[in-house]
Amino acid sequence: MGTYPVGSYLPSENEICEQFDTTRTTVRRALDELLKNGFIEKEHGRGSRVVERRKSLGLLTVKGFSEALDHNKRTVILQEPTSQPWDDRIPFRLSETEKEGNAIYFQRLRYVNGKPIMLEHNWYSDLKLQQLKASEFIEGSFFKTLSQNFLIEMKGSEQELRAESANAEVARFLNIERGAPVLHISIRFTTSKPGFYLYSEVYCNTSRYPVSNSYFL
Amino acid sequence: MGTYPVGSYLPSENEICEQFDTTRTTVRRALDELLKNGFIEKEHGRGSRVVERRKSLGLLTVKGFSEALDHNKRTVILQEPTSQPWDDRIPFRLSETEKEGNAIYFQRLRYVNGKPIMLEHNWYSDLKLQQLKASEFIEGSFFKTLSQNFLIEMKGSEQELRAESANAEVARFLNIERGAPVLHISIRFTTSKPGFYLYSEVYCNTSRYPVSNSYFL
DNA sequence: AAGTGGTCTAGACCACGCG
DNA sequence: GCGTGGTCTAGACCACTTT
Repeated sequence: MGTYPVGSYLPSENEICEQFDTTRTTVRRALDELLKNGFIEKEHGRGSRVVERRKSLGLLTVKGFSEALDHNKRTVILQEPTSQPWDDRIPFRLSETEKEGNAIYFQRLRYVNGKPIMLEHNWYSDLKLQQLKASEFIEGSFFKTLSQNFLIEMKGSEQELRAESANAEVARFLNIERGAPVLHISIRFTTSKPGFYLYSEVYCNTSRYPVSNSYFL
Repeated sequence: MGTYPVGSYLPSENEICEQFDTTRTTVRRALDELLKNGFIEKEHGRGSRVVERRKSLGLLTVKGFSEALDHNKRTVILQEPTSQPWDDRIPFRLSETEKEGNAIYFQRLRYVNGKPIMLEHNWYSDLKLQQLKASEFIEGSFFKTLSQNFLIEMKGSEQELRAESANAEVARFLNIERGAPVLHISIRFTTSKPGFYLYSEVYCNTSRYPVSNSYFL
C-alpha cells in the first residue's frame, strides 16, 4: 500500500485483487467510488490513472462541505438546533409522519479562506432524531456526527438550483450587495434511516468559488 | 412485462431474475439505473417502489436536455456548427491534441412552454469528429446523433455552477432584464471516444424552472 | 499474444421489514 | 421465519490497448 502521484497508473484490477485478497467485483466497486469522487480516470484496455483532484467547493456531491478539499474552511453556527414548526421555504413534499411533528432547525454560515461563502438553513424531523447540540458535532460536521453516533449514512440527494438576487438577510451574512446574484440550492438528503431526511436551503456566493459537480456512468 | 403505476412495488429482484433469466448482479445494475434517474426508490427489506418522476429540467444529469420530461420543449439553432478557434470562456483545461486543432462551435436557444430558458454554447474538437449540420441532428438531439451515427456515448460530466448577472447578450436571448440573475453552468462531457470531450457554456433563466439534480450511492 | 478494464453468470451470506 | 434488498466471492467471456 502507498500513495500514487498524479498521472501515474494504479496497479491493474487483478493485481489489486491479489494484494487485498478479494475479487474483481469488490475492487471495481471501490475504484468506481474513486472515479465518482474525481480521484482517478479509467482507460479501457490501459488502466486507471490518478488525476488531479478537482478544485472548488464540491458542494453538489453528497459528501458535504467538510470533505471538500484544498481550502481553508470555517463554520459558524448562527442558530443552535432548536425545535420549531416546519418552514414554508422547503420546496420538497414532506411525508405525513414528518408533518405530524416539529422540525429541528439550525443555521450555519460557512467561510472559505476567511470570506463568508455559504449561508445554510437545515431541518430534520424531531420525531426521527433527538435534538443535538452544535458543540457536539464531531469535527464540526453534522454528517460525521450522524454517522458515528447514530450510524446514519447519507444515501443520496435531490437538488434544485436557482440563480436569485440576494435579499437583505442573505446579503448581510454573505457580505455582498443586496440584489447581487446568489446561487440558491434546495437539497433533500436521503439517509440510511428509513423515513429520515435532511432538508437544506443554501445560499452561495459563487463569484470567487464556483460550485462543482461530477456525474459518472 | 408491463407498466407499473406510481406507488406500486416492482417484483422482487429474485423474481425479475427468473422472469428475464438473468442474475441478481445484472438486475441490480438495471435497477440502480432506474434509481439514479429517479424512477424508483429502493427500500431495504421491503422492495423497490415506483415514485413520481421529478419535474424541472433535469439538466445536470448527463442525459441532456432532450430527455427531460414533462415540458413542451423547442430548440432553435442560433449558430450552425462552424470551425473556429477555441474560445477563452471554456474554464476547463484543453488537452494538447485538442489545442492543436480548431473547435467546432454551435449555439442553441432552448424554449420551455414557449419561453426562452437556456442559452447554450457548445464546442468540440474538429480533429476528433467531423463538422455536422444541425439539420442532421436526430430528433434535434446532438447526443442522439453522436450515439446513433458515431457510436459515441456520454460517460459523465464535470460541471461548475455560478450565479451571475445577465449581460446584454444573455438578457436579449432569454428575454429578461440586463443584470437579472442567471445560472451559468460550465460543462465538460466525457465520452466513450477517448480524448473526445464536449464543452458547453449554458446560461439558464431559473425563475420559472429550477434546474434539478439527483445523486445516488 | 498478452494485459487491461467492462460485463456477465452463479451462488453465498448478511441486514432489514413484516407477519 | 421468511422474503426483501445489500454485499460479497469465484470465475467466465468480451472489447480495447499495447507489445
